[in-house]
Amino acid sequence: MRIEEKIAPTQSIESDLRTVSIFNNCDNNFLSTLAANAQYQSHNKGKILFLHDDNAERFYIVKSGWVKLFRETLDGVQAVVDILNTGHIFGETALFENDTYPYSAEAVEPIEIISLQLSDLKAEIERNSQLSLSMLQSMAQQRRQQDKEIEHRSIQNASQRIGCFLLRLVNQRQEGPITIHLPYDKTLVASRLGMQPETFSRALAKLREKTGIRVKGATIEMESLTQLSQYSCAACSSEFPCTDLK
Amino acid sequence: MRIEEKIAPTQSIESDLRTVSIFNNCDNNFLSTLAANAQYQSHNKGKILFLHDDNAERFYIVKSGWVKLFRETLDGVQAVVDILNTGHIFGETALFENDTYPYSAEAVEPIEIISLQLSDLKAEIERNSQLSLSMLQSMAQQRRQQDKEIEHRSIQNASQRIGCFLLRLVNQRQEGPITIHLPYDKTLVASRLGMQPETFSRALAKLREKTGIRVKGATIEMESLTQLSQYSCAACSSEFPCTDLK
DNA sequence: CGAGGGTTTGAAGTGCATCAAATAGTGTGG
DNA sequence: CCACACTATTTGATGCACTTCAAACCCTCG
Repeated sequence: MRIEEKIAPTQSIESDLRTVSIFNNCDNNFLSTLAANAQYQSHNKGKILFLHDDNAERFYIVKSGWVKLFRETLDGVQAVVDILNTGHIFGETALFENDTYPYSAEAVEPIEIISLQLSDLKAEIERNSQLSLSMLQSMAQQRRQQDKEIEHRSIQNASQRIGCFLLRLVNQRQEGPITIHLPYDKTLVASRLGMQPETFSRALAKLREKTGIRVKGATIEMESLTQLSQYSCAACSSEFPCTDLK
Repeated sequence: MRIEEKIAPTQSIESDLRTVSIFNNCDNNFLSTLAANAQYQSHNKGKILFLHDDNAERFYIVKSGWVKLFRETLDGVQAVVDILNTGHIFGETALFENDTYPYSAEAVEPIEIISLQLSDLKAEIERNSQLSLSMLQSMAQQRRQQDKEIEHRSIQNASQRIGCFLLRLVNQRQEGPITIHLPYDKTLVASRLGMQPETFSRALAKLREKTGIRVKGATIEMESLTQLSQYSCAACSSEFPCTDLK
C-alpha cells in the first residue's frame, strides 16, 4: 500500500486531461499549468485516497481501475456514493464545500490516477466562464443521475435494480444476443446498489428466473435486452432506452 | 384550479428576485430584464405546474406555499424529489437537459410563484461568470444534499429519518424547550421521506417513546434537542449540529 | 350535523437483513 | 500440477421493518 509517484512527462498528463469532458473547451495554457502541478499515482487495492471532511488541496482523475466514493457513520456502516472509472473526476466539489471533501475515496482495485491541484482549477473557473459552464453542465447531469438513484431505491426492488444496473452497462439500442461482464466484485455491485451481498445473490437468481438471463460467475448473457428492460424499467419513471441523458 | 396572473409592477418582482441567493451578485440590468418577462402566478392546491419531459421555456421561484417536485412511473407510483417553499427556485435545471424538465412540479397547497423566462437566465449565465459561479455553488450544495438523502434512506430507519427531518426544521444550536410545527401534511412528509403514511404514523409513535417528544397533531414539543439528535444522528455520517453545509 | 379528507390502528404479507455455514474460486508456494 | 489458504459467493433459517389492505377515528368546514 505504498504510493508510487511516477515522474511522467507533463506532456502525457496534458493529453490525458484533454480527454476529460469538462476540459474540452479549455485552452492549452490552462491545461499546461494544471499538468505542471499534477502527478500520476499508482495505488493498491484498499488504499484510502482521502476521508470525508479532510482538508482538500487536490482533486483527481481516474486513469485506470475503479474508485469508490462513500460516506460512513461512526459505527462504520457505510453508504456508497458512487463508483468511478477511467475519465471520471472526483474530489473537485471540495471547491464548493469550504475546501473539505464531502465523501471518502478508496481504491477498490489497483488504480492509476492523476492528482491535480484544486487551486489551479479554482483560479481557472473564475477566469474562464466556458469552464464553469462545462462544470455546471456536468454537475446538473450528476444531480439528475442522483434523482434517479433516489427514485430507484424507493421504487424498484432488488432484482429490478440489478437489471437496471446491467442495462446501464450496455449500449441499450443494441439488438440481438448480449454478453455483459460485471465490472467489479459482486459484493461491490451490491453496495453500489444499496443492498447486502446475500440479497444481491438471491435477487440475481430471481432476475435469472424472471428474464431468462444466463449467469456464469461475473459473465451474464442473454438473447436480447427486451425481457430485461421490460422487467426492470416497469418500475422507473424514464422510458426504456434510458440513456445517461434521461 | 384556474391560473390567475396578477399584473404586478415589475418593480416588485425585481425586489423579490433580489432575495434569491443565486441572484445576489447580479446587476440591475439583468434583474430588470428578467423581471420584465416575468409574472406572478397564483395556483390552487393540486395544480400541476409542469410535467417531467415537458418542453421547458420557463423556470420558477416560490413566493409562498409549498411546491412538490416528483417523478412517476407509468403505473403512477411516484417518488418525491423535493418539496420547496419561499425563496426556492425550480425548473431551472431544464437549461442543462435539452430544455425539458427533469421532474414534474405540483402545488401541494395554494401557492404564489414567479414565472421567469429560461432564455433570459441562459443568456446571462453565458455572459456573467459570477452568476454561473453562484449556480455552480448552489448546484454543488444540492448534490451534497442528495448524497445525504441517499445515505439516509439506506442507513436510517423510518423513525430516525423523521427525527432527522424534525431537526432540520429547527436551528440546531438552539437550547432549551422546543416547539416544532410540521410544515405540511403528514402524508406529504411521509412521501418526502420515502415511506407510507401508515409507516410514518407508527414510526412517529415509536420516535415518541424513544425520545420523549410530545406530539399533538402537527405540533411537536420537547424539552431539548439532545435526545432526538442522539437517536437520529447515530445513523448518519455527519455529526450532530449538522447544518445544511455538512 | 354531516361529508370528506387526513390520520391512526389492526392484521397479514413481503422483502430485505442478519447470522451461520457450506461451497466455489483464486492465487500461493511447494 | 497439487494442496492449502483465503476470499468471494451462495444457501439456509430466522427475524424485523416496512408495505398493503381494511376499517375506524378524528378534525375541519360548509
